Order: sequence, then C-alpha cells, then structure tokens
Amino acid sequence: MRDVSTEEAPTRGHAQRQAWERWREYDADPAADLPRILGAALVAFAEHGYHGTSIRDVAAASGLSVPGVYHHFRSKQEILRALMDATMDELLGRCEAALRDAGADPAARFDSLVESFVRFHMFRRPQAFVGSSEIRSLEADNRAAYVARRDAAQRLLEEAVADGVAAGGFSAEHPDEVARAISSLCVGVASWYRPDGPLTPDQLVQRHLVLARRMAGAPA
Amino acid sequence: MRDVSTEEAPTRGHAQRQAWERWREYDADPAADLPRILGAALVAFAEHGYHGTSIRDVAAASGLSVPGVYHHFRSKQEILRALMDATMDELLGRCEAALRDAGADPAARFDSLVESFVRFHMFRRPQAFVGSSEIRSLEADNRAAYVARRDAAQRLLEEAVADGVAAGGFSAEHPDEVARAISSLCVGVASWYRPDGPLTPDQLVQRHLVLARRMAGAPA
DNA sequence: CTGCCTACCGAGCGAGTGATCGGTCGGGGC
DNA sequence: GCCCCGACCGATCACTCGCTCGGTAGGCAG
Repeated sequence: MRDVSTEEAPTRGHAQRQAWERWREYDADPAADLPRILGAALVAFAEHGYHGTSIRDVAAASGLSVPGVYHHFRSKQEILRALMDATMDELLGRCEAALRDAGADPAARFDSLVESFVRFHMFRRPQAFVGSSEIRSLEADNRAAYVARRDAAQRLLEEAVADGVAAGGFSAEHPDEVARAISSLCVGVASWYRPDGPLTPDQLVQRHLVLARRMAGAPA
Repeated sequence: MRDVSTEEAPTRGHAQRQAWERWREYDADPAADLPRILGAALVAFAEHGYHGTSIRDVAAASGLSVPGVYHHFRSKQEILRALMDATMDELLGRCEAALRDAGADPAARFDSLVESFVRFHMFRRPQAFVGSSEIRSLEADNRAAYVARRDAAQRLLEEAVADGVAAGGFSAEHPDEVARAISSLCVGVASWYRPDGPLTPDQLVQRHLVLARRMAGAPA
C-alpha cells in the first residue's frame, strides 16, 4: 500500500515565474525541484531515451501506477513537453538573470552569459542532454515551440558576441559562428562532465571562459 | 537452424580494409557505400532514434520483408552495432590518412586532423549523430568496444594538440581540454550543418580551423 | 535430372506498448 | 450527518514490438 501523503504539488505548465536571481547556485540533484513524475521521466529519458522508456518505467520510478501517471499527464508526449518546457524555463531564466547582474559592459555581459551557460550544462546535465537529444521525439507543434525558445537562447549568445565586437574590442570575424561554437562547447560539457572529476566547477567555468574568449577574439 | 555468420555486408568483410587515401573527398549521399539495410537503418535511426525505429520500418525502407532483414542480421542490436562500427572504421581511417598526408610538422598535423574531423562531421552527419546519440542503445559489450574506438579518435586529437604545445609553438595551458572542445565543436557541426547553407564546405572548414587554432593558442 | 545453396517471404508467436474504464479511498465544506 | 472532489489503482483494451517458423524461387554443381 502506498502512503497517501500528497504533500507534493505538480505546478507544472503554469508555474509561477521563478526568479532565478541566484543564477550561479544549483542544487546537487538535478531533479530536486521537479515534481516526482517529471523527475522520474528525466532520469529515464536521459538513460534510455523517450522511446526506450515506457509509461510503466516512469510510473514505477514515481511510486505510482500507470493510471496514476495519466491522472497528472494526458499522454506520454505531454510528459516530455512539460520536461522540455521546464528545462527552457530554467535556462532562459538563469541566463537573463546573469545578464541583469552583468550591467552594461559588453565584455562583462559576454563573460556572465557564457558562465551561466556553462554552469547550466554542468549542473543540469540530464536536462541538457534530454533537451538536445529528444527534440526529434517532440510532436511537430511542441517541437516548433521548443526550438523557438532554444533559438532565443542562442540569440542571447549571438548578441553578446556581436556587442563584444561592436563595443567590447572583440575581434571575431563571424560572431554568429562563434556563438554557435560556444553553445556546442556547452552541450559537450553536459555530455562528459562528472561532478567527481578532478576540477572544481569554478575551475571548469574559468577554463571554458578562456576558450570562449579566445574564439571571440576578446582582449587578453 | 542456420548459422548466420554470413558476413555479406561489404562494410567490414568486402574490402578487407578500405584505404581512405582520398580522405578529403566524400560522396554527396552519406549512405552511398553502405549495404542497403544499414543505409535504411542509418536514415531511420537518425530521424527517430534506435528505439523509435522498428524492424518493420527498416525492412520497408530496404525493400525487404521482416524475415529478409533477419536473414542478414541476427538482431536489431546487431544492425546498430554494424552501423556504429562502419562509422568508426571510416572516421579513424580518414583521420589516419589525414595524418599520414600531413608529414611531421606538428602544426600541419594539427590542421590536417582538425580538417578531417570537421569534414567527416559535415558529410557524414547522420553517422556522426547516430554515433553520439545512440551509444546508450548499445548493449554493454558493444558499447565498451565502441567507446574504446571513440576514445582512440579523441586521443589522436589530444596528441595533435600536445605535440603542438611541445614543438609547434601552441600556447594552450590544458591540451586535453582543448582537444575535447574541438571535438565538441565537430559534433555540433554535425547537428546544424546543412549542405544548402550559405557557405561552401571549404569555407566552413577554414573557419573552424581558425576557431580550433585560437583555442589551441596556435601562432597566427 | 537431383541436391543443395543463398536469398528471400507470408503468417504468426508471446510479450509488451500507450491509453482507458470503472472503480476506491480519504479529506474538506456544509 | 452528507456529498463531492482530487488522487489514485486493478483490469483490460487494441495494437505494435522483436523475432521465428516453414516455406518458395532461382542459381549452380554433379
């Protein structure tokens, strides 16, 4: 028999806009502030993929029955959509907070944004992985909406590089390609970074900042 | 009861070891020199993923029936394994040819290797995509063997950067991280590059060479 | 011709899939 | 007291999955 404690509220989809003022700080558990079904889905999707995960897998990992899962989500697809939405909410929220913190100087804004990207991909590895590998599993409408938000994040980077070139002394000849290279770098971080690696998160952030600045042709 | 050790697939059996002397040249169709079942599987796995693709999908795209597919491969898993093996055969083969062509100068070897990586990820996009996204769908043994070969490719890059630092005037402080960044860049190329984009392949190679050199701290 | 080989196909197996139906159970409002 | 509602479950639906069985068609050796 299951305990009937219902202390957990989903609040997905129309959640209150979270602030992410402390954009540098992350909980050790990537699934910590997700409702339990989405947390279970995150782990399963990251490990076996969307199509490699059954509703029964998600239900078991959530401590629910199959109809229990369907009480909260209309379909398997909607679980994926909610997960991807939550991922973009957090990424965009933290990046905007990082830019607010950075003020007006183009070089500082660039550094702050890159740092925010790197940190997100270090501490939200499963989200970043699912967010890039399961785009193809989203149905057309959901995919279009998700890609639009992902492109918006990409545009933040492009603007940061372009502003650096225009007013920050950056020497990159092709800012958009540098921006794309930086996001490739971050996606890569999510795929190999392990918290028990030899370097601290702060060290890794600094080293990637160096690589990003070099590609952008930022003054040393 | 047939003992299906029939290796009809030209991938590994037919030309004992392919030369890849012309490592810069690629057929326009990534599936061109794959047996039809692997070609169909490549397209399907790239679009829907391993678990999102059924044997019936592969059979239909190959113009075969389901048992027709099973005449050539013992299992769905073995189709994936053969596909991933063929991918690594080609990547490693072309990269080794690129290094042979480059001679002894560390900077030339670095350039040649990076060019080979970039070209492979531009012209073998589906292979590169499946090769990185479906590692998790390989069973333990197959995965271990594949990861070992992928790490060997990574080591080529690490050595090229390290040699550049030791004898080529590169200034990178952390060669292995630069190597990892370069391969992240290439994986990224496979995910966004479109042959009908505004830039020619040669232009894209040159631009990525610039980014790679900058990260490695190569003399301008 | 027979005998055997490779290369396939039609039909179908057991298991598992996403999803649904009609419930049960406990707590809160009246 | 009563009723309703959200949260959940057991049973089951129609369907698809990976895979297999028993066969056929054609080529080639003897």
